[in-house]
Amino acid sequence: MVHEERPGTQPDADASPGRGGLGTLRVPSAVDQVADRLLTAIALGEFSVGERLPAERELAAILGVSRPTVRAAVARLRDIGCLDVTRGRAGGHYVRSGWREESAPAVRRTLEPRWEQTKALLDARGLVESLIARTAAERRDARDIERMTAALAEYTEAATAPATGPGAGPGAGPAAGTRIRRSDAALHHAITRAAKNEPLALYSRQLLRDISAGFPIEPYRGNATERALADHRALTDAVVAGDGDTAASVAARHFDLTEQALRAALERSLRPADRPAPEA
Amino acid sequence: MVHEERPGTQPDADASPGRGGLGTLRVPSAVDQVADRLLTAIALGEFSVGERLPAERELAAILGVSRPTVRAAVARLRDIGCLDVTRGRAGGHYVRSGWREESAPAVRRTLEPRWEQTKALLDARGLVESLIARTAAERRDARDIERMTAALAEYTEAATAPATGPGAGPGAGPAAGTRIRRSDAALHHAITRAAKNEPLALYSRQLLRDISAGFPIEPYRGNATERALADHRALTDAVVAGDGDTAASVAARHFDLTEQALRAALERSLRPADRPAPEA
DNA sequence: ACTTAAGGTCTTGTTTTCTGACCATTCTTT
DNA sequence: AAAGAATGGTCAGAAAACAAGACCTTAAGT
Repeated sequence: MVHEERPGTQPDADASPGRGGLGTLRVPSAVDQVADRLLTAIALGEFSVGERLPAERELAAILGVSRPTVRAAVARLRDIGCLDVTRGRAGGHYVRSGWREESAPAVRRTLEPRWEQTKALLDARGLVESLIARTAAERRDARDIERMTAALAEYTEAATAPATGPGAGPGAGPAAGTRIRRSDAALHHAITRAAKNEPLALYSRQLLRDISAGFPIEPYRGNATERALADHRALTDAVVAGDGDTAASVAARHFDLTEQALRAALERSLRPADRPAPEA
Repeated sequence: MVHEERPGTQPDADASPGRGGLGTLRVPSAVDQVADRLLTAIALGEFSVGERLPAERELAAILGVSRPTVRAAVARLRDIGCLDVTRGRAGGHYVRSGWREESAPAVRRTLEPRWEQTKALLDARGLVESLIARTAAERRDARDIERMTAALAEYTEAATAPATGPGAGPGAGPAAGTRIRRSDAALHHAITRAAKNEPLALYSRQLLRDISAGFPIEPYRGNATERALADHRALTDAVVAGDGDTAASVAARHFDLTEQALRAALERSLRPADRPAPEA
């Protein structure tokens, strides 16, 4: 989340279990929600690295809020460090390329108190994605199979294709990783869709957003790509075959891989601080 | 939900799938949320029929909002017809005895546009509770087994005990049903706790809240009680035994029962309207 | 040089919420 | 019967968030 602590709303001492759901109420402001949605879109790969967000006025129109609200939300993301802002005609808010290192202090400040919660969120994501895969395997129909097969083909092509251009360094605009992320998101979306349950799909997105709220996820880099490709193929096969158990276990394995990568990255990023090293 | 349509927020044309979640934004007010939470707490049996809600000032303190906000929310519930209000020293807001019939139109107005979503939410709840049961079976430890066994014993006693008083009809004050609901909630809480994942537990509560936000759930009445008791016993046994598959399937069956009861109740409550009868 | 499209800044008014006080009612206690 | 206490009912002022719109600055295109 990108929520700011506002005076008037106590910090999250939510859900005292004794009174079954009655606890301090969180009232998200419009700015909170816009920031969350933008971050979600970025986390989902809707706007890839180097890509430009819609103009502020356009965003305001799309979201149905005023421009100051959009500006406040965008400023929050900029402060976190995941947006580069330029002015002028071709200006705008660009998703920052490698904002992990530069913004390490901000990231640490954001995530350090939430480390325990982040671990829990990663665990929840694995469980939920596993459930989605299982359900998709049990409910997929012919159209779903078509979509998943197509998405897998596209993903395979994107993952096995050589680097797009010569200089694929950071800041080189929409690079090869963009296509992989997009097709990866598309494949997972197809699977989620096959599960035929909108609230669950929403929760999946929410989890991804909450997890990636503090740091960028780029799980498929380096030699992890082959593993991811194999996972995706096995996952799709199981779902297409209607084998729920296999789909669930493959999904669990797959997202465990992601989880480990993220946890390693996060611990690496936290290490230089004053903390000795979080318990693993 | 009890949201009022406010000028300035367009009706739910939410989530245009094309832009990955970017669409008109809905900004719920504090009053909306308080009303939802109160109605949910009532629907969940947190406050049983005839019971008094906390005083307005107390509610404001608990929820972390101001009293006018609480008052507005409470007034909304009173208008719907599920609260009786009396003044004076022993006064307060009491959960109305048979508020289902009198307030059917209001409830219908509130819920009708959400019928599709409610169906999806019920489905999601079944899936998630099944996942929780499976995970609990895989992760439970000695303490969890203790807790679940104790909760099951208490539930069994509550469910098999004869009716509390002579006239157990509606309006007879906190009746036998209260104890059953409470111990039922305690058992499910013990199982959820055994799954050892806080975000998932939170989501489970959230689903229950969203589902029951508009109508009272009294699933365990009549001959459904025996079925529920058997389910609970089987569920606890499977979790204790560490049998994830069985736990998941029993949970799915169990919540399917609940789902059917709720859908039947809701359809019954919607039938008198102009709709021919929602497709089942 | 002019136009254009983008972010940056400011003002004004409206709505919602918070704060705190005070009044009215009814049960309990003296 | 009278005083006290706990509750809902009401109101007024302050603060915050937000919407709407105008205007400026920057920088790329023409």
